[in-house]
Amino acid sequence: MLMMNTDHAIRVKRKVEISEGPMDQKTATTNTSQQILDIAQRLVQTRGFNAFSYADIASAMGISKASLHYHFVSKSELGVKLIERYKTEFAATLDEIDAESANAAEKLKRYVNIYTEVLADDRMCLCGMLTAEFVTLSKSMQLALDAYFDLNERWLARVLESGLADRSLRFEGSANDASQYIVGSLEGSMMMARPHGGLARFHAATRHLLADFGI
Amino acid sequence: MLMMNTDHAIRVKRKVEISEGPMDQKTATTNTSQQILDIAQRLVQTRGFNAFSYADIASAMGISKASLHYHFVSKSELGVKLIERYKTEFAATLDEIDAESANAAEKLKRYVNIYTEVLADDRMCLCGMLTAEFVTLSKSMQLALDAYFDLNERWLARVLESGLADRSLRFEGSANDASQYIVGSLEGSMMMARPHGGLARFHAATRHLLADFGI
DNA sequence: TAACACTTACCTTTTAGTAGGTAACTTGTC
DNA sequence: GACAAGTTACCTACTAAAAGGTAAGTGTTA
Repeated sequence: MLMMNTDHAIRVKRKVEISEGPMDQKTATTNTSQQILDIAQRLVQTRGFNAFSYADIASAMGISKASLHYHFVSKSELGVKLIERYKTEFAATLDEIDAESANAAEKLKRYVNIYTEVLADDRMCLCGMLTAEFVTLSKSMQLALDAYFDLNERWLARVLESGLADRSLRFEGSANDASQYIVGSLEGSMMMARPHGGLARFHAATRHLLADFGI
Repeated sequence: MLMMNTDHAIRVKRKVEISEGPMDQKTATTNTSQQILDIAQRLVQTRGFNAFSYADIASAMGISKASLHYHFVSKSELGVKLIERYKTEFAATLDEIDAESANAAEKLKRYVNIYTEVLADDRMCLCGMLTAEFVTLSKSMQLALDAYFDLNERWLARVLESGLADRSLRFEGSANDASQYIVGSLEGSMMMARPHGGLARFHAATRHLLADFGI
Protein backbone atom coordinates (compact mmCIF):
# COMPACT_ATOMS: atom_id res chain seq x y z
CA MET A 1 0.00 0.00 0.00
CA LEU A 2 1.21 3.50 -0.74
CA MET A 3 1.33 4.73 2.80
CA MET A 4 0.08 8.16 3.69
CA ASN A 5 2.77 10.66 2.83
CA THR A 6 4.55 11.59 6.01
CA ASP A 7 4.96 15.16 7.06
CA HIS A 8 7.88 14.70 9.41
CA ALA A 9 10.46 15.53 6.74
CA ILE A 10 10.93 19.02 8.10
CA ARG A 11 13.10 21.25 5.98
CA VAL A 12 16.52 21.60 7.59
CA LYS A 13 18.48 23.08 4.72
CA ARG A 14 18.55 26.73 3.83
CA LYS A 15 15.35 28.28 2.57
CA VAL A 16 14.89 29.37 -1.04
CA GLU A 17 12.45 32.07 -0.18
CA ILE A 18 12.42 35.61 -1.45
CA SER A 19 15.54 37.08 0.09
CA GLU A 20 17.51 40.30 -0.11
CA GLY A 21 19.77 38.64 -2.69
CA PRO A 22 20.28 40.20 -6.10
CA MET A 23 17.45 40.15 -8.60
CA ASP A 24 18.72 37.68 -11.17
CA GLN A 25 19.50 34.99 -8.62
CA LYS A 26 16.13 35.26 -6.97
CA THR A 27 14.44 35.08 -10.35
CA ALA A 28 16.43 32.00 -11.34
CA THR A 29 15.30 30.14 -8.22
CA THR A 30 11.75 31.24 -8.68
CA ASN A 31 11.77 30.17 -12.31
CA THR A 32 12.96 26.66 -11.58
CA SER A 33 10.58 26.20 -8.66
CA GLN A 34 7.68 27.56 -10.67
CA GLN A 35 8.57 25.35 -13.61
CA ILE A 36 8.64 22.31 -11.35
CA LEU A 37 5.24 23.29 -10.00
CA ASP A 38 3.92 23.83 -13.53
CA ILE A 39 4.95 20.37 -14.67
CA ALA A 40 3.85 18.69 -11.44
CA GLN A 41 0.50 20.45 -11.67
CA ARG A 42 -0.15 19.23 -15.18
CA LEU A 43 0.80 15.70 -14.09
CA VAL A 44 -1.60 15.78 -11.13
CA GLN A 45 -4.38 17.27 -13.23
CA THR A 46 -4.04 14.65 -15.94
CA ARG A 47 -2.86 11.53 -14.06
CA GLY A 48 -3.35 12.13 -10.34
CA PHE A 49 -0.96 12.52 -7.41
CA ASN A 50 -0.36 8.80 -6.99
CA ALA A 51 0.40 8.26 -10.67
CA PHE A 52 3.44 10.45 -11.17
CA SER A 53 6.93 10.46 -9.70
CA TYR A 54 9.84 12.81 -9.18
CA ALA A 55 11.51 10.95 -12.04
CA ASP A 56 8.75 12.14 -14.40
CA ILE A 57 9.30 15.78 -13.52
CA ALA A 58 13.06 15.37 -13.64
CA SER A 59 13.02 13.90 -17.13
CA ALA A 60 10.51 16.49 -18.36
CA MET A 61 12.79 19.28 -17.11
CA GLY A 62 16.13 17.71 -17.89
CA ILE A 63 17.40 18.01 -14.33
CA SER A 64 18.14 15.41 -11.67
CA LYS A 65 15.74 14.02 -9.12
CA ALA A 66 18.06 15.29 -6.40
CA SER A 67 17.54 18.85 -7.65
CA LEU A 68 13.81 18.44 -7.21
CA HIS A 69 14.37 17.42 -3.61
CA TYR A 70 16.43 20.58 -3.21
CA HIS A 71 13.44 22.71 -4.25
CA PHE A 72 10.77 20.58 -2.57
CA VAL A 73 12.10 18.32 0.15
CA SER A 74 9.31 15.78 -0.14
CA LYS A 75 6.53 14.93 -2.55
CA SER A 76 4.07 15.89 0.17
CA GLU A 77 5.62 19.36 0.43
CA LEU A 78 5.43 19.72 -3.33
CA GLY A 79 1.77 18.74 -3.13
CA VAL A 80 1.02 21.35 -0.47
CA LYS A 81 2.76 24.08 -2.48
CA LEU A 82 0.81 23.01 -5.54
CA ILE A 83 -2.50 23.38 -3.75
CA GLU A 84 -1.54 26.68 -2.12
CA ARG A 85 -0.43 28.21 -5.40
CA TYR A 86 -3.62 27.00 -7.09
CA LYS A 87 -5.71 28.48 -4.30
CA THR A 88 -3.91 31.82 -4.48
CA GLU A 89 -4.44 32.07 -8.24
CA PHE A 90 -8.05 31.06 -7.79
CA ALA A 91 -8.60 33.70 -5.12
CA ALA A 92 -7.14 36.35 -7.43
CA THR A 93 -9.49 35.30 -10.21
CA LEU A 94 -12.45 35.45 -7.84
CA ASP A 95 -11.43 38.97 -6.83
CA GLU A 96 -11.29 39.92 -10.48
CA ILE A 97 -14.74 38.49 -11.05
CA ASP A 98 -16.07 40.38 -8.05
CA ALA A 99 -14.58 43.63 -9.34
CA GLU A 100 -15.77 43.30 -12.92
CA SER A 101 -19.21 41.67 -12.77
CA ALA A 102 -22.48 43.56 -13.02
CA ASN A 103 -24.48 41.09 -10.94
CA ALA A 104 -24.47 37.71 -9.22
CA ALA A 105 -25.58 35.83 -12.33
CA GLU A 106 -22.59 37.10 -14.24
CA LYS A 107 -20.31 36.09 -11.37
CA LEU A 108 -21.69 32.57 -11.37
CA LYS A 109 -21.30 32.28 -15.13
CA ARG A 110 -17.71 33.42 -14.89
CA TYR A 111 -17.08 31.00 -12.06
CA VAL A 112 -18.32 28.13 -14.21
CA ASN A 113 -16.15 29.42 -17.01
CA ILE A 114 -13.00 28.88 -14.94
CA TYR A 115 -13.77 25.17 -14.93
CA THR A 116 -14.54 25.18 -18.64
CA GLU A 117 -11.17 26.64 -19.46
CA VAL A 118 -9.32 24.07 -17.38
CA LEU A 119 -11.19 21.28 -19.13
CA ALA A 120 -10.55 22.88 -22.54
CA ASP A 121 -6.86 22.41 -21.75
CA ASP A 122 -7.58 18.72 -21.17
CA ARG A 123 -7.06 18.89 -17.45
CA MET A 124 -9.10 18.01 -14.42
CA CYS A 125 -9.42 20.57 -11.63
CA LEU A 126 -6.28 20.10 -9.51
CA CYS A 127 -8.21 19.95 -6.27
CA GLY A 128 -10.99 17.81 -7.68
CA MET A 129 -8.44 15.23 -8.73
CA LEU A 130 -6.79 15.36 -5.32
CA THR A 131 -10.16 14.97 -3.62
CA ALA A 132 -10.59 11.61 -5.32
CA GLU A 133 -7.27 10.57 -3.77
CA PHE A 134 -7.97 12.34 -0.48
CA VAL A 135 -7.45 9.49 1.99
CA THR A 136 -4.05 8.64 0.48
CA LEU A 137 -2.70 12.18 0.93
CA SER A 138 -0.67 13.57 3.81
CA LYS A 139 -2.47 15.46 6.56
CA SER A 140 -0.92 18.74 5.38
CA MET A 141 -2.21 18.22 1.85
CA GLN A 142 -5.64 17.38 3.21
CA LEU A 143 -5.70 20.59 5.23
CA ALA A 144 -4.62 22.62 2.21
CA LEU A 145 -7.42 21.04 0.19
CA ASP A 146 -9.97 21.85 2.88
CA ALA A 147 -8.87 25.47 2.75
CA TYR A 148 -9.23 25.54 -1.03
CA PHE A 149 -12.79 24.29 -1.00
CA ASP A 150 -13.75 26.49 1.95
CA LEU A 151 -12.65 29.48 -0.09
CA ASN A 152 -14.67 28.33 -3.09
CA GLU A 153 -17.82 27.49 -1.24
CA ARG A 154 -17.80 30.59 0.91
CA TRP A 155 -17.34 32.79 -2.17
CA LEU A 156 -20.10 30.94 -4.00
CA ALA A 157 -22.47 31.18 -1.05
CA ARG A 158 -21.93 34.95 -0.95
CA VAL A 159 -22.62 35.21 -4.68
CA LEU A 160 -25.77 33.13 -4.33
CA GLU A 161 -27.09 35.26 -1.48
CA SER A 162 -26.42 38.43 -3.41
CA GLY A 163 -28.13 36.79 -6.39
CA LEU A 164 -31.29 36.47 -4.36
CA ALA A 165 -31.00 40.13 -3.40
CA ASP A 166 -30.31 41.49 -6.89
CA ARG A 167 -32.87 39.02 -8.33
CA SER A 168 -30.40 37.75 -10.93
CA LEU A 169 -30.53 34.22 -9.46
CA ARG A 170 -33.25 31.86 -8.30
CA PHE A 171 -32.82 28.71 -6.17
CA GLU A 172 -34.32 26.78 -3.28
CA GLY A 173 -32.69 25.81 -0.02
CA SER A 174 -29.74 27.40 1.70
CA ALA A 175 -26.97 29.22 -0.15
CA ASN A 176 -24.48 26.92 1.57
CA ASP A 177 -26.13 23.75 0.33
CA ALA A 178 -26.49 25.24 -3.12
CA SER A 179 -22.84 26.25 -3.31
CA GLN A 180 -21.77 22.74 -2.33
CA TYR A 181 -24.12 21.35 -4.92
CA ILE A 182 -22.56 23.57 -7.58
CA VAL A 183 -19.01 22.54 -6.70
CA GLY A 184 -19.93 18.85 -6.64
CA SER A 185 -21.73 19.09 -9.95
CA LEU A 186 -18.94 20.95 -11.68
CA GLU A 187 -16.21 18.66 -10.38
CA GLY A 188 -18.17 15.54 -11.29
CA SER A 189 -19.21 16.75 -14.73
CA MET A 190 -15.63 17.70 -15.43
CA MET A 191 -14.31 14.37 -14.26
CA MET A 192 -16.82 12.45 -16.40
CA ALA A 193 -16.34 14.68 -19.43
CA ARG A 194 -12.58 14.30 -19.67
CA PRO A 195 -12.62 10.64 -20.71
CA HIS A 196 -16.13 10.56 -22.13
CA GLY A 197 -17.90 13.36 -23.95
CA GLY A 198 -15.39 16.15 -23.69
CA LEU A 199 -16.22 19.84 -23.75
CA ALA A 200 -19.58 19.25 -25.42
CA ARG A 201 -20.73 17.12 -22.52
CA PHE A 202 -19.46 19.64 -20.01
CA HIS A 203 -21.20 22.50 -21.79
CA ALA A 204 -24.49 20.62 -21.72
CA ALA A 205 -24.00 20.01 -18.00
CA THR A 206 -23.26 23.65 -17.20
CA ARG A 207 -26.27 24.80 -19.25
CA HIS A 208 -28.35 22.47 -17.13
CA LEU A 209 -26.76 23.64 -13.90
CA LEU A 210 -27.07 27.33 -14.67
CA ALA A 211 -30.67 26.89 -15.81
CA ASP A 212 -31.31 25.38 -12.42
CA PHE A 213 -30.28 28.73 -10.90
CA GLY A 214 -32.51 30.73 -13.22
CA ILE A 215 -29.83 31.71 -15.74
CA MET B 1 5.71 7.45 -14.26
CA LEU B 2 3.37 4.59 -13.61
CA MET B 3 3.04 3.46 -17.18
CA MET B 4 -0.33 2.46 -18.57
CA ASN B 5 -1.03 -1.06 -17.42
CA THR B 6 -0.24 -3.34 -20.30
CA ASP B 7 -2.71 -5.83 -21.58
CA HIS B 8 -0.27 -8.13 -23.29
CA ALA B 9 -0.08 -10.43 -20.28
CA ILE B 10 -2.52 -12.82 -21.86
CA ARG B 11 -3.62 -15.61 -19.61
CA VAL B 12 -1.89 -18.82 -20.57
CA LYS B 13 -2.64 -20.90 -17.53
CA ARG B 14 -5.86 -22.72 -16.93
CA LYS B 15 -8.99 -20.69 -16.47
CA VAL B 16 -10.75 -20.46 -13.11
CA GLU B 17 -14.16 -20.02 -14.65
CA ILE B 18 -17.27 -21.98 -13.84
CA SER B 19 -16.36 -25.44 -15.05
CA GLU B 20 -17.77 -28.95 -14.89
CA GLY B 21 -15.65 -29.62 -11.79
CA PRO B 22 -17.30 -30.77 -8.59
CA MET B 23 -19.36 -28.37 -6.58
CA ASP B 24 -17.26 -27.76 -3.49
CA GLN B 25 -14.07 -27.17 -5.46
CA LYS B 26 -15.77 -24.77 -7.80
CA THR B 27 -17.22 -23.00 -4.83
CA ALA B 28 -13.84 -22.83 -3.16
CA THR B 29 -12.28 -21.20 -6.21
CA THR B 30 -15.20 -18.90 -6.59
CA ASN B 31 -15.06 -17.98 -2.95
CA THR B 32 -11.39 -17.05 -3.04
CA SER B 33 -11.75 -15.17 -6.30
CA GLN B 34 -14.80 -13.37 -5.04
CA GLN B 35 -13.08 -12.55 -1.78
CA ILE B 36 -10.11 -11.12 -3.67
CA LEU B 37 -12.51 -9.04 -5.74
CA ASP B 38 -14.33 -7.88 -2.60
CA ILE B 39 -11.14 -6.66 -0.96
CA ALA B 40 -9.76 -5.14 -4.14
CA GLN B 41 -13.05 -3.37 -4.74
CA ARG B 42 -13.06 -1.80 -1.30
CA LEU B 43 -9.45 -0.69 -1.83
CA VAL B 44 -10.26 0.91 -5.18
CA GLN B 45 -13.38 2.57 -3.80
CA THR B 46 -11.56 4.04 -0.84
CA ARG B 47 -8.03 4.65 -2.15
CA GLY B 48 -8.05 4.34 -5.94
CA PHE B 49 -6.54 1.86 -8.36
CA ASN B 50 -3.08 3.43 -8.30
CA ALA B 51 -2.92 3.49 -4.52
CA PHE B 52 -3.17 -0.18 -3.66
CA SER B 53 -1.05 -3.19 -4.44
CA TYR B 54 -1.30 -6.95 -4.63
CA ALA B 55 0.60 -6.98 -1.33
CA ASP B 56 -2.31 -5.14 0.32
CA ILE B 57 -4.83 -7.74 -0.79
CA ALA B 58 -2.48 -10.57 0.12
CA SER B 59 -1.95 -9.32 3.65
CA ALA B 60 -5.67 -8.61 4.11
CA MET B 61 -6.51 -12.18 3.08
CA GLY B 62 -3.56 -13.94 4.66
CA ILE B 63 -2.42 -15.51 1.39
CA SER B 64 0.62 -14.91 -0.80
CA LYS B 65 0.94 -12.42 -3.65
CA ALA B 66 1.64 -15.32 -5.99
CA SER B 67 -1.78 -16.79 -5.19
CA LEU B 68 -3.39 -13.59 -6.32
CA HIS B 69 -1.57 -13.86 -9.62
CA TYR B 70 -2.94 -17.39 -9.93
CA HIS B 71 -6.49 -16.03 -9.73
CA PHE B 72 -5.88 -12.80 -11.65
CA VAL B 73 -2.79 -12.89 -13.83
CA SER B 74 -2.28 -9.13 -13.81
CA LYS B 75 -3.54 -6.14 -11.91
CA SER B 76 -5.14 -4.94 -15.14
CA GLU B 77 -7.10 -8.19 -15.47
CA LEU B 78 -8.21 -7.86 -11.86
CA GLY B 79 -9.36 -4.32 -12.66
CA VAL B 80 -11.38 -5.46 -15.65
CA LYS B 81 -13.07 -8.22 -13.65
CA LEU B 82 -13.83 -5.71 -10.91
CA ILE B 83 -15.58 -3.37 -13.33
CA GLU B 84 -17.46 -6.19 -15.05
CA ARG B 85 -18.73 -7.63 -11.79
CA TYR B 86 -19.78 -4.17 -10.63
CA LYS B 87 -21.61 -3.58 -13.89
CA THR B 88 -23.39 -6.93 -13.71
CA GLU B 89 -24.58 -6.25 -10.17
CA PHE B 90 -25.63 -2.77 -11.19
CA ALA B 91 -27.59 -4.08 -14.17
CA ALA B 92 -29.39 -6.55 -11.91
CA THR B 93 -30.32 -3.74 -9.53
CA LEU B 94 -31.62 -1.63 -12.41
CA ASP B 95 -33.76 -4.56 -13.59
CA GLU B 96 -35.14 -4.84 -10.09
CA ILE B 97 -35.94 -1.13 -10.04
CA ASP B 98 -37.65 -1.42 -13.42
CA ALA B 99 -39.73 -4.33 -12.20
CA GLU B 100 -40.78 -2.82 -8.90
CA SER B 101 -41.29 0.90 -9.53
CA ALA B 102 -44.65 2.53 -10.09
CA ASN B 103 -43.31 5.36 -12.26
CA ALA B 104 -40.21 7.10 -13.60
CA ALA B 105 -39.85 9.38 -10.57
CA GLU B 106 -39.64 6.40 -8.28
CA LYS B 107 -37.04 4.80 -10.54
CA LEU B 108 -34.91 7.92 -10.44
CA LYS B 109 -35.17 8.14 -6.67
CA ARG B 110 -34.12 4.53 -6.32
CA TYR B 111 -31.25 5.09 -8.74
CA VAL B 112 -29.99 7.94 -6.57
CA ASN B 113 -30.41 5.71 -3.56
CA ILE B 114 -27.87 3.24 -4.93
CA TYR B 115 -25.23 5.96 -4.70
CA THR B 116 -26.38 6.96 -1.24
CA GLU B 117 -25.90 3.45 0.06
CA VAL B 118 -22.40 3.18 -1.36
CA LEU B 119 -21.45 6.45 0.28
CA ALA B 120 -23.07 5.37 3.56
CA ASP B 121 -20.54 2.52 3.54
CA ASP B 122 -17.80 5.15 3.20
CA ARG B 123 -16.96 4.25 -0.35
CA MET B 124 -16.77 6.13 -3.60
CA CYS B 125 -18.50 4.67 -6.64
CA LEU B 126 -16.03 2.14 -8.07
CA CYS B 127 -16.32 3.47 -11.59
CA GLY B 128 -16.34 7.11 -10.54
CA MET B 129 -13.05 6.58 -8.75
CA LEU B 130 -11.61 4.81 -11.80
CA THR B 131 -12.81 7.61 -14.05
CA ALA B 132 -10.59 10.05 -12.15
CA GLU B 133 -7.65 7.75 -12.93
CA PHE B 134 -8.85 6.98 -16.45
CA VAL B 135 -5.77 7.91 -18.48
CA THR B 136 -3.52 5.77 -16.27
CA LEU B 137 -5.60 2.61 -16.80
CA SER B 138 -5.10 -0.13 -19.38
CA LYS B 139 -7.11 -0.02 -22.60
CA SER B 140 -9.19 -3.00 -21.47
CA MET B 141 -10.12 -1.29 -18.21
CA GLN B 142 -11.03 1.87 -20.11
CA LEU B 143 -13.31 -0.11 -22.41
CA ALA B 144 -14.97 -1.84 -19.46
CA LEU B 145 -15.57 1.57 -17.87
CA ASP B 146 -17.12 2.92 -21.06
CA ALA B 147 -19.50 -0.01 -21.10
CA TYR B 148 -20.46 0.63 -17.48
CA PHE B 149 -21.36 4.25 -18.05
CA ASP B 150 -23.12 3.49 -21.33
CA LEU B 151 -25.35 1.10 -19.42
CA ASN B 152 -26.07 3.72 -16.76
CA GLU B 153 -26.75 6.59 -19.07
CA ARG B 154 -28.87 4.60 -21.48
CA TRP B 155 -30.99 3.30 -18.62
CA LEU B 156 -31.32 6.79 -17.16
CA ALA B 157 -32.24 8.30 -20.53
CA ARG B 158 -35.01 5.73 -20.91
CA VAL B 159 -36.30 6.51 -17.42
CA LEU B 160 -36.24 10.24 -18.16
CA GLU B 161 -38.16 9.84 -21.40
CA SER B 162 -40.75 7.70 -19.70
CA GLY B 163 -40.90 10.32 -16.95
CA LEU B 164 -41.97 12.89 -19.51
CA ALA B 165 -44.61 10.49 -20.78
CA ASP B 166 -46.02 9.51 -17.37
CA ARG B 167 -45.66 13.13 -16.19
CA SER B 168 -43.79 12.09 -13.05
CA LEU B 169 -40.67 14.03 -14.16
CA ARG B 170 -39.98 17.50 -15.57
CA PHE B 171 -36.78 18.70 -17.24
CA GLU B 172 -35.46 20.71 -20.15
CA GLY B 173 -33.14 19.62 -22.94
CA SER B 174 -32.55 16.10 -24.23
CA ALA B 175 -32.89 13.01 -22.05
CA ASN B 176 -29.33 12.09 -23.03
CA ASP B 177 -27.86 15.36 -21.82
CA ALA B 178 -29.94 15.16 -18.66
CA SER B 179 -28.83 11.62 -17.89
CA GLN B 180 -25.19 12.62 -18.29
CA TYR B 181 -25.83 15.59 -16.06
CA ILE B 182 -27.29 13.33 -13.39
CA VAL B 183 -24.36 10.91 -13.47
CA GLY B 184 -21.83 13.73 -13.33
CA SER B 185 -23.62 15.42 -10.46
CA LEU B 186 -23.96 12.26 -8.43
CA GLU B 187 -20.35 11.17 -8.95
CA GLY B 188 -19.05 14.62 -8.12
CA SER B 189 -21.25 15.16 -5.08
CA MET B 190 -20.21 11.76 -3.82
CA MET B 191 -16.54 12.44 -4.38
CA MET B 192 -16.74 15.79 -2.57
CA ALA B 193 -18.89 14.44 0.25
CA ARG B 194 -16.60 11.58 1.24
CA PRO B 195 -13.83 13.79 2.60
CA HIS B 196 -15.91 16.85 3.36
CA GLY B 197 -19.50 16.92 4.49
CA GLY B 198 -20.40 13.26 4.44
CA LEU B 199 -23.87 11.85 3.99
CA ALA B 200 -25.53 15.12 5.04
CA ARG B 201 -23.85 16.97 2.21
CA PHE B 202 -24.75 14.25 -0.26
CA HIS B 203 -28.38 14.24 0.85
CA ALA B 204 -28.60 17.99 0.34
CA ALA B 205 -27.14 17.56 -3.13
CA THR B 206 -29.56 14.83 -4.14
CA ARG B 207 -32.51 16.85 -2.83
CA HIS B 208 -31.34 19.67 -5.07
CA LEU B 209 -30.83 17.37 -8.03
CA LEU B 210 -34.17 15.61 -7.71
CA ALA B 211 -35.97 18.93 -7.24
CA ASP B 212 -34.42 19.97 -10.53
CA PHE B 213 -36.32 17.08 -12.15
CA GLY B 214 -39.60 18.00 -10.53
CA ILE B 215 -39.44 15.54 -7.64
C1' DT C 1 -2.73 -39.29 -12.51
C1' DA C 2 -4.21 -34.89 -13.35
C1' DA C 3 -6.04 -30.64 -12.04
C1' DC C 4 -6.41 -27.26 -8.52
C1' DA C 5 -5.09 -23.93 -5.21
C1' DC C 6 -1.90 -22.71 -3.21
C1' DT C 7 3.43 -21.98 -1.43
C1' DT C 8 8.52 -20.17 -1.16
C1' DA C 9 11.87 -17.87 -3.29
C1' DC C 10 13.08 -15.23 -6.37
C1' DC C 11 13.37 -11.14 -10.30
C1' DT C 12 13.46 -6.47 -12.30
C1' DT C 13 12.02 -1.92 -12.12
C1' DT C 14 10.51 2.01 -9.87
C1' DT C 15 9.75 4.58 -5.83
C1' DA C 16 10.92 8.52 -2.54
C1' DG C 17 14.68 10.05 -0.43
C1' DT C 18 19.94 10.86 1.09
C1' DA C 19 25.06 11.79 1.15
C1' DG C 20 28.40 14.32 -0.36
C1' DG C 21 30.42 17.11 -3.72
C1' DT C 22 31.07 21.24 -6.99
C1' DA C 23 30.93 25.44 -9.85
C1' DA C 24 29.24 30.02 -9.84
C1' DC C 25 28.06 33.66 -7.45
C1' DT C 26 27.47 37.15 -3.40
C1' DT C 27 28.98 39.16 0.82
C1' DG C 28 31.68 40.99 4.55
C1' DT C 29 36.31 42.32 6.09
C1' DC C 30 40.72 44.25 5.49
C1' DG D 1 39.97 45.88 -4.79
C1' DA D 2 41.44 41.28 -2.94
C1' DC D 3 40.03 37.36 -0.72
C1' DA D 4 38.00 34.13 2.52
C1' DA D 5 33.42 32.48 3.77
C1' DG D 6 28.98 31.53 2.78
C1' DT D 7 24.96 30.68 -0.35
C1' DT D 8 22.68 28.83 -4.29
C1' DA D 9 21.47 25.50 -7.50
C1' DC D 10 22.76 22.00 -9.15
C1' DC D 11 25.23 17.14 -9.82
C1' DT D 12 26.56 11.78 -9.37
C1' DA D 13 25.92 7.94 -6.87
C1' DC D 14 23.68 5.73 -3.75
C1' DT D 15 19.89 3.43 -0.47
C1' DA D 16 15.87 0.72 1.27
C1' DA D 17 11.47 -0.35 0.35
C1' DA D 18 7.77 -1.51 -2.57
C1' DA D 19 5.92 -2.45 -6.98
C1' DG D 20 4.13 -6.08 -10.39
C1' DG D 21 5.31 -10.38 -11.81
C1' DT D 22 7.54 -15.36 -12.51
C1' DA D 23 9.49 -20.16 -11.75
C1' DA D 24 9.16 -24.16 -9.76
C1' DG D 25 7.47 -26.89 -6.32
C1' DT D 26 3.81 -29.10 -2.81
C1' DG D 27 -0.23 -31.12 -0.74
C1' DT D 28 -4.98 -32.27 -1.49
C1' DT D 29 -8.84 -33.89 -3.93
C1' DA D 30 -11.55 -36.50 -7.71
